[in-house]
Amino acid sequence: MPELPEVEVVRRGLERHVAGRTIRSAEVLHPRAVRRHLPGPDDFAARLAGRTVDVPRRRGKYLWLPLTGPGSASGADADADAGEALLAHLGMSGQLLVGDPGRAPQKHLRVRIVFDDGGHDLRFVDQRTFGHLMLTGLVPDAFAPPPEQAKAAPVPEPIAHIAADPLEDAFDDEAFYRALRRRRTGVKRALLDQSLISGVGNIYADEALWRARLHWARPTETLTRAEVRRLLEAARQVMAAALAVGGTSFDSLYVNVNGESGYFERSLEVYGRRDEPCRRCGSPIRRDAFMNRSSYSCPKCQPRPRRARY
DNA sequence: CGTAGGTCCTGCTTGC
DNA sequence: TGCAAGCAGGACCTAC
Repeated sequence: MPELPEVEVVRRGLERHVAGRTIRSAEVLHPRAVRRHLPGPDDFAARLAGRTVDVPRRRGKYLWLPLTGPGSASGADADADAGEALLAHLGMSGQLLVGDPGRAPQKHLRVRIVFDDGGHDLRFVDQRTFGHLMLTGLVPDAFAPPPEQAKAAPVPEPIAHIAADPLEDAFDDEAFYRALRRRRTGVKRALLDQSLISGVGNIYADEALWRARLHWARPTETLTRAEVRRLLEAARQVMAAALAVGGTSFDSLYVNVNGESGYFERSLEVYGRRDEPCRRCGSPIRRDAFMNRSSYSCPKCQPRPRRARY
């Protein structure tokens, strides 16, 4: 499942293979892939033609390709000043692949973008269709620190509510701590709330909680500064480590978004390790049902709080 | 308003 | 063996 590290690997691949190139045409093979582009698939394709791709950007699990060149926003559009972008979310199974335009279409090919240089094309392949692409305007970044807010890079309008991710300079540790103290929920639910902290999904949430020795149902309003500091440090460490390993396939022509944690899978401490020994204390890892999914934790290192929140 | 739960989607795994 | 239920889960939507 692509979370922050996997999406960053994709972003770097796109920077290498797609940035600076001009789109000749786009083709939508499955309308659901652009369902959030409200003007529809035809508008999506028409507006991409002739645009040039700028350096790809990312926030949390979203990535976008800023677009320059002709055919930009329609006249009086208020967003036109800050520009437009092709916004992508990979969902559960989405992949952005770069390769020979003549290769056979993938089984779950949803969108194909070809470039006017006749080189490698860009394909959005998505089995479970939780991912999507859309064209959107850019707006000022409300999460940028106030001093630099005016000159901070703009963000796609539909994700203006998505918080900064913990690997960004814009992420405010103290503000995150205060937000947690105001919340009345469990710490894992808060970690998965992209309006509080972005980029963390089910896998890295479990990994970060294990490293920080916190139980997933711990009420957020009882967390101490030291615990939140530990949690953020753990999240940053585990995602940086995953990114470092996922980066091994940069040189591959294909933009690697195999998801499934790639090479990092072998480094997971708790996720998917039900009944296997905790690497710290040897206790069998437990699996709890949580939000219609799974939570993995060590019963000894991460004792359940007396008051639990789900 | 904040929080919690349902929903979308396909393919692999599990159980009868 | 075959079929059906279970499972995977990010983010939006709705309900309380």
